[in-house]
Amino acid sequence: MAREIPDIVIGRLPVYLRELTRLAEDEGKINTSSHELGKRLGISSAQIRKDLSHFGEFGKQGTGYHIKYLIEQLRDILHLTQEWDVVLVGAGYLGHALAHYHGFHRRGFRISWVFDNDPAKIGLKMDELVVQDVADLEKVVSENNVKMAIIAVSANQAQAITDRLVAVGIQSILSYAPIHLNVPPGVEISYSDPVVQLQRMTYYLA
Amino acid sequence: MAREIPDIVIGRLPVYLRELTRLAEDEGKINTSSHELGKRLGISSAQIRKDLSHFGEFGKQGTGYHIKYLIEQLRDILHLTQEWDVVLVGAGYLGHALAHYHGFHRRGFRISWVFDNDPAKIGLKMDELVVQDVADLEKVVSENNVKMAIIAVSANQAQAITDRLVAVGIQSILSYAPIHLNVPPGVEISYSDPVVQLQRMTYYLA
DNA sequence: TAGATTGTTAATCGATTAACAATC
DNA sequence: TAGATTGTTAATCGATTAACAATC
Repeated sequence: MAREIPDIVIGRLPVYLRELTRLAEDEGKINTSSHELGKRLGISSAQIRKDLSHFGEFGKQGTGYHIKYLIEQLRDILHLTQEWDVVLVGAGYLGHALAHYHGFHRRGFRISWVFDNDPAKIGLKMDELVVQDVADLEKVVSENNVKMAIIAVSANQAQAITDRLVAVGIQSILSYAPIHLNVPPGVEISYSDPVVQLQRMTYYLA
Repeated sequence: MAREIPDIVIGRLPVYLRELTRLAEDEGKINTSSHELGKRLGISSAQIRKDLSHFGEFGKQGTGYHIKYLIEQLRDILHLTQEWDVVLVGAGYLGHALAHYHGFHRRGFRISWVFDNDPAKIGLKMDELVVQDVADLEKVVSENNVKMAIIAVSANQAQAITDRLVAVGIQSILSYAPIHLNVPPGVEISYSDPVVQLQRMTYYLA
């Protein structure tokens, strides 16, 4: 089992999980099928079954999948049975928005610290959290064995922050800085740059 | 030319453009090569040359690419020679962050209107803009022939807003709502859900 | 010139889909 | 039982890479 699962498959699992949760919690459904799920997500049913088959057999012929069970299995596969502490670097407008976002907890994450290098921001309260001096970043990450970080600093500072995070053991980074970041092998990185996303779409505009 | 360019190729062009801009503006370089660009982005040089070859010949043997020229060509291909008006729906913390983000203008976009349905938010100023009543959404989009939108509302409201946007001619949507949106063919959609991105990475965490 | 690098072809690699036996 | 749907195989489709002639 699980010899070498393609990254593209892993990337779809959270989307399946999200839609299944919606089916269960918002619509009160008990069972679903690869066909129904695929139709809702614009993905072929064959692909969904193939993706899941990398990890085991979760359905029943004739009746499909028990949603709650499949959700449990996906949470297991994605290591979401624990809550992950996340360190947030950058307390600007975006950091502010992330710190106040209440959608993390329900889905397995908790922003537990916020850092900034601006003396005017250090000490400010952000929805339960207090902005800390980025000088203490290494100390907090090592002492708490933090593995995940979100970067919401300017492009100029992003690589330096990344290097510091990686040096003290961060293994997963979600970066909102509009720049490609260099990380050593074994460190996962995910980007979110609204402009890159918009620019992809303007190609299709007349 | 340009018979049917794969979407995955289009998606890389903004990243090339971003890095080329960095090379030119921040590092003052004049020329580059597919090898150098690829090394900086973690992409093979062959892939970069192949991607570009879909659109023409932009380099010279022996010397590579003139950066400013290639930037111009990419801007042309991606339809970034004009500035695109974008309508932002949702004036919560995230909408606030987007409205204040100054990185749009330089790269081809301008958030020109912000809407919300909360009477407490309507009328608030957000960096040049005033939050408008979402009841006027259709009027503004049609009268100004807007083609692009950013959705920063809750999951509950996102599909309804999408339907309204599409009905009045929006063709590209960047959505921050944690939900899959259904749109008719011809409408491009791009998602940003931090939790989906984090969940993909926890798979790789011990 | 010699070295470097392009654009392109063909080969390889990987992902998606169609189809169906198994079975609930 | 009859209908539905799984998990899986094989075929198809598409994307990436290696290699190199052309040429700056």
